[in-house]
Amino acid sequence: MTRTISRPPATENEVALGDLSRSFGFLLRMAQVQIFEFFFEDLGQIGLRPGEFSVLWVLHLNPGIRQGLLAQALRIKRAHMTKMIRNFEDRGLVARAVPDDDRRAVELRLTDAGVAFVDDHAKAFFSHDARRPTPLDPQEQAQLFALLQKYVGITPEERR
Amino acid sequence: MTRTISRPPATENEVALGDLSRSFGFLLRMAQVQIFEFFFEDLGQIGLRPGEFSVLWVLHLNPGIRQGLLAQALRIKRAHMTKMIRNFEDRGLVARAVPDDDRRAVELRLTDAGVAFVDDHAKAFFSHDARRPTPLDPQEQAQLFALLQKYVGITPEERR
DNA sequence: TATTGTTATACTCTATAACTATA
DNA sequence: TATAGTTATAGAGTATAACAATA
Repeated sequence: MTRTISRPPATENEVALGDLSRSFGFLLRMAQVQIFEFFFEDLGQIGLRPGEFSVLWVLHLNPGIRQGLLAQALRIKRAHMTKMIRNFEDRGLVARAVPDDDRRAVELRLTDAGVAFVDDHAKAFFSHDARRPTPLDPQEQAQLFALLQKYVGITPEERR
Repeated sequence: MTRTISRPPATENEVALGDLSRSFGFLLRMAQVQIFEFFFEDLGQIGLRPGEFSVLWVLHLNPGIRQGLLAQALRIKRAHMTKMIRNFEDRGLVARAVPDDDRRAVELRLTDAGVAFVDDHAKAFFSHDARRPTPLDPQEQAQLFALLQKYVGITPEERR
């Protein structure tokens, strides 16, 4: 018979997680918390937020994209996207246009200021991964990325 | 000179993501959204939420653990943990005790009802991973888990 | 009737700082 | 002085449903 734990653990590493340490959702959450922590440590001062920059970046690569498709591609709810885009509009980073062929839709593109914003921050944003301390060696890191890409159904694109 | 995209994409897969498809944070978020979607589809009806169950599970394995250590181990902010624990207390799942040797601290343990709750839901929770549809084969899945465990600094424990 | 985007509302999770009671 | 937990408040992100305009 296995003895049950009789004394509470005194340090973080002594906390028993059991099967939780094999739960995909739990592992993803732990990794994400860790990453966010370092992201804000690294880039917090320049007022860059990951979700926000992702949207601007995708607008940069896909000028004229419809709002709904943008939301779908980044898995952001449409109602939330509306708010984000209005915020960008208020800051003069994004312009909206209603196309003639479908007057329900909204086509989005960066303004000149929006392009400048993305140009200014892209390097810091994308080089952040390399600055992040990690216990994985480069090969493991590449493998982790490849598996995640396959899992979420993203084909890695050529660098641009 | 590379031509810029002249026409907006019409389907999700035509949306260019560029370097974003190589961003660790972005990949983690996409994976997590996907997982949550299926989690609630699979287990939403029984009123189980992943964060909530994780806390109860860890209390099950570590009876008498201090609230702060619990929060630290699961990377939940202390202020938020206070609310979660009060909610559990209100539902009769968790009991709090102030130890004599440090009267600032709070030791937590499941009540009988809490133990019953965990027993009732553990199987559904932990078998969820296996039900989730995934494009990865078992070996890739195992590798992904191992890399994530290493990344977040969790040593997988013996099954219990 | 179905679709695109908007509005309104609410809930979860997080962040921060000030507070208390103990140490 | 420092620590454990609490309270209060704000913000981000998400979920839902009802809605208007258009297809």
